[in-house]
Amino acid sequence: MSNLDKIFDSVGSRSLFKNKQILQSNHSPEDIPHRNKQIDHIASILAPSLLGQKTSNLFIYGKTGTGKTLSVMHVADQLTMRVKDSKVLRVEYLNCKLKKVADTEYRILAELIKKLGGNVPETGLPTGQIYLKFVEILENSEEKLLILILDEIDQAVKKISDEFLYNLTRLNSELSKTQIVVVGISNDLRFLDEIDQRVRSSLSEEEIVFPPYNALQLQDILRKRSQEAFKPGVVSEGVIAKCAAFAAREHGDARRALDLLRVAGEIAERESSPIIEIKHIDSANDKIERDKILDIIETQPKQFQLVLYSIFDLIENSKENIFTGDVYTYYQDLCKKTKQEDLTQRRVSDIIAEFDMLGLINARVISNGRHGRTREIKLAIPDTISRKSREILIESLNL
DNA sequence: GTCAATTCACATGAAAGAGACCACGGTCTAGTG
DNA sequence: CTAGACCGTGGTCTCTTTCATGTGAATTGACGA
Repeated sequence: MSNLDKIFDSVGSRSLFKNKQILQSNHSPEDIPHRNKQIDHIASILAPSLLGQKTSNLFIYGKTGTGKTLSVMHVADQLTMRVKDSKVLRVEYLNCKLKKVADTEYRILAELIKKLGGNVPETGLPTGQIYLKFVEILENSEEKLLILILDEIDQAVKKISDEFLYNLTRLNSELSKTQIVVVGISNDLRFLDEIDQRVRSSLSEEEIVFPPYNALQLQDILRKRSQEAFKPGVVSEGVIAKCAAFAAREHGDARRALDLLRVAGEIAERESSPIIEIKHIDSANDKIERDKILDIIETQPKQFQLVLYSIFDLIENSKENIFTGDVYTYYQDLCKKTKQEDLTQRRVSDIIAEFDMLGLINARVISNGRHGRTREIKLAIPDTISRKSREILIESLNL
């Protein structure tokens, strides 16, 4: 028997998982623990829609992994089940963060039209036309009410401007037969502060905040899911507690906790361990963190990689803090050496700011008085990972 | 020593251009009856 | 005559450049004690 055969054969028999799907983040469980209050609240706000009445617009906040989307979708599913074929209302969900699908005004509308059964080109038409088309479709649809769930709406507004939301909420006055209810979901708690007053008052007629899960609640969730996902006896109480503790530290992110458990399971499985041990959680945590960072780095555009490499190299070679100017000159040299076009400092400045946003570096704006203002740049990732990252960059840039 | 003005080295904003992608409508071409 | 190929125009979108303005404190230099 070949080596590969052994590997393949052992998969089924020794698997620790009963159903790995359960731990996937897109899995939606039957019941959602510790969110009854919020779910009831959402349901009570949206309930009049069953009669075809326009309800208040709803705005939902909460950090990632606090069950926002899950809860809203749960209510939405129940609503659609309730009305079934009676064409009273229709619920559409749209994640505004999905690249290339819904991250601009045009694309969001186009996507909605597509979901409502219309047909528009992906590009090429004036945005105004799309609005008209959207209105037209709504007017012709049989449903009286459209509940529009816009997930990660903060991302969209950041890119597009709040004009879009204003238009959307104002659309109701142009519509005679169908009304729109907007349910916005945002990860950013300060989101509403940043948008226009007019939009704000119309959009957030009702607000619900999803608090982070605490460690005990996380444990509860993990316990429930792991019972279904793993074979009996694989996961011990200590492991669950540890997972929950990790995730609680990360602002109570349940998704993170579940990922942790899943990856720990995979690692344990690969080591042919019959149970998940505490140490597997630790390595899972490392692995998740590491994969995330390396993935970000690998998928950056070339110019970004050049800038990033400059930063890594500078930090490696000088123990002192480095600044925007240093990075830019180093970067220019690098471009010259590799015969590539170099970008302006203005652009590089933005790129550095983006790396800060991504959490690869810490860039703090400081003023050195007479010696000007600049960004002080530090690495935000562990040494081991940055070394690995450099290798990746060297390879992908042919240095 | 004190205090306001100056000055640096960028940060941050706004606008606009380049180039890729695409739809639409009109015109041309070749194949058909 | 007509279907399909082939433009030109006009639109979006992303990445960039260009031009302009902003900014916080070390430094400077005038001033007064």
